[in-house]
Amino acid sequence: MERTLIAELGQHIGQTVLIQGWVSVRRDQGKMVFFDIRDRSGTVQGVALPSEELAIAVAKEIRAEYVVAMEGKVNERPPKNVNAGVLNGNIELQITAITILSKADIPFELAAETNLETHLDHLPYTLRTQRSKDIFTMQAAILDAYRNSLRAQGFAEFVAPALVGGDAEGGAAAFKVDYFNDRTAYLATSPQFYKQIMVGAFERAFTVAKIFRAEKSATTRHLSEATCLDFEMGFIQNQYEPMHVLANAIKATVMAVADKHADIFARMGTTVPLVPELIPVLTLAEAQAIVAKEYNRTIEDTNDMSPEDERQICEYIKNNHASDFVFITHFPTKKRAFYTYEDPAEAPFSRGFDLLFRGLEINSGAQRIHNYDALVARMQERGLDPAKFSFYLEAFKVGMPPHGGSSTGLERFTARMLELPNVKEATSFPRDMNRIDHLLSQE
RNA sequence: GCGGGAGUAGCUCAACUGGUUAGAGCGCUGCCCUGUCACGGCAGAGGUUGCGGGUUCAAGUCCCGUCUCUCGCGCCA
Repeated sequence: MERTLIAELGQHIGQTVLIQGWVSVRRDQGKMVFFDIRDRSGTVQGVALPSEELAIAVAKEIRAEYVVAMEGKVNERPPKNVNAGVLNGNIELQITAITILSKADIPFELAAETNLETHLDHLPYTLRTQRSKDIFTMQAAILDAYRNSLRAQGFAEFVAPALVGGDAEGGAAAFKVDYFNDRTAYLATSPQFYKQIMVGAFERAFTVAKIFRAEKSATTRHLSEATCLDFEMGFIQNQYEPMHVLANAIKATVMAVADKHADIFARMGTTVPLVPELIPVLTLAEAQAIVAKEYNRTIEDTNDMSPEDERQICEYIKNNHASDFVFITHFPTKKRAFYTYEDPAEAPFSRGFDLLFRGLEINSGAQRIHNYDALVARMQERGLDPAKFSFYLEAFKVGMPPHGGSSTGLERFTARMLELPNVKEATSFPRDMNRIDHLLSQE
């Protein structure tokens, strides 16, 4: 018999069907046994009646999370047993035969409350929770919407390398890799150079890339391996053009997930983010002045936003401008990456920007230096050896338009979208200083 | 890396100032139950209190060391 998806059982009332799935719950009544069986499409109640002796015998052996195939007849429930408002609440499967496809030995109930550590230690199991499935369904929807928006805005997707020949940015700590012939390679900390190079080919390019950071950070927002949504575009006047492209992508993403996944926002107990037609833009100085005044405090570092500054400016913007997003511009050039453009008329401020979402920086971008000589001069100012960047610099030698772009942290975006307290929960298999699953089991 | 909090049953937690045999809920095992849907009832098993050392008549509780988790800061996306 061909398998029927559980969500489609309502179309088979009175018929004999085969379903396959996991047993969520067994309710043993003695002479008769009830089950909740779930597959990818939904859940249904099955009942093994005393008259079905073979089915009852197998039913007694079954425990939670057993993988089963069940044959039976789809019955309408008597009115008093209808479970209103629930998928398949009006029907049940009267089981005639059960095959156990796989037994299960579970560490705890799937519905159990777990600490983050327990959850992460048992991911092969805990990824089955509705909460986890909701989080990663949301993440996939974000990826999809972001890609669609950039394509619609004329960007070409490319695949960036994860193995790179140098600790590119200098700042972020990179993982070293033993390469051929006793040479050292690194895991990419950013696709930055490659997307800039791609501007020379496609003018507008984007990538979804894995990045690796060896920073010894233990926070709710850091990972050793993360995913970034990067784009870069040529022929811009200033940083406001990539900010506009980003804002379009953000708006399209929020609209898409609000449309497709209202149920997830409801189950997670959060709300669809507020995105106004124009996302507010503040300079660093303006943002810090607001925070200092509204929260009656002194700003310690006027060169960058502290986590507290970020949380407070977001709260202020939400309350006063009905936006969960805010752009921050005009950071001092010295605090930004070496390739960040500075207009002499605007010194000492750069054309970099950050996008904050619900209290957290989820994106960073800028107009970049496109002039070869200027880029080499900036490297020398920063103590970088241009000879080591010859591959990257060739893109500028052979003619590069004024350009800029930005990079969004996918896990951070997902975490703030659903207001998850820790970004690790928004990562299907997170790596941090002490967690990299197979190494963990070897100890 | 620095600072705060924490580590007790499979899971989530309790155990006041050190003081009988370290408890609860859920789960698990067995028995009972023909309409349950987080089923219910009865009985039961399950612990080197992260690890190592110390103080004390007595340590889950106090001290030292160590490992891990977690939150904040630094740094960053």
